[in-house]
Amino acid sequence: MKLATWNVNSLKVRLEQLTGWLRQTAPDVVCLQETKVEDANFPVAALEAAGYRATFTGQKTYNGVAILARGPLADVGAGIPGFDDEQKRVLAASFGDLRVVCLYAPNGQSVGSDKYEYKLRWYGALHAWLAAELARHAKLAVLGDLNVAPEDRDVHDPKVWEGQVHVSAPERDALRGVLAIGLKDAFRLFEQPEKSFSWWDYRMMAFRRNAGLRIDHILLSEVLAARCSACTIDKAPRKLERPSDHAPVLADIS
DNA sequence: ATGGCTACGATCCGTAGA
Repeated sequence: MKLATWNVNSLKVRLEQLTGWLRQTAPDVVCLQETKVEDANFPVAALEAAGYRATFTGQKTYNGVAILARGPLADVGAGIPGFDDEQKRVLAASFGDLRVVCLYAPNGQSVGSDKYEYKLRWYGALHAWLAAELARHAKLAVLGDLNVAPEDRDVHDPKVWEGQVHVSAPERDALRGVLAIGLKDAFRLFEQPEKSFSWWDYRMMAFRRNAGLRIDHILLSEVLAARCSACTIDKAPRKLERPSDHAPVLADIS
């Protein structure tokens, strides 16, 4: 089984790229972020024609997450229970006995800003909730744009980024805390090329210079990690005309 | 080099992303 996560940066703009990629890659479960589409306008029919059921929670202009699967999705829940938030960033659903959590973590803007404080509060609430989810579901997969580069090797130029948002110590601690409940960074279960990233700025020809960050992640419970045979970043969609600034991340589970 | 793109909803620029 193939799991994937992709921040599409507008599902409306990227719909054809997405359906083409689904045809080529044939993932079983896909988590999408930054759909930027209200639920009433979600492209249910186009995705159904591509062979996918969808559950989604979105809003105009900002945020929005969705889970696609090659079969029915059950026990859908939007948001972090008990964490009041207008921003559509969190969606959970079950695909068979697999529990899937799709996340679009706050950006944080700059260290010390209100948005940074919100990011850390969001991570605190996420941590507590995921611990409960993991207690209920041994087969838990958490996928999404987590907006944190866990280590310096996940940053193209650690000196330039030192202390900045996405790499600051409190953010890395927050992500480590989430992993500490019993989740593995699937990408680091395997030998990987140096300078592997999942996001590149649109500006400054960042993709061509491979000036990126690894901020999109697949986190697997112990049971799933033991059955994970590969985790890769698919850079192909980032090379297309009018791409998302993020590349999809994929994991194979036996 | 502190900007540089891109998407969006609002106008002909501001907000946000990371």
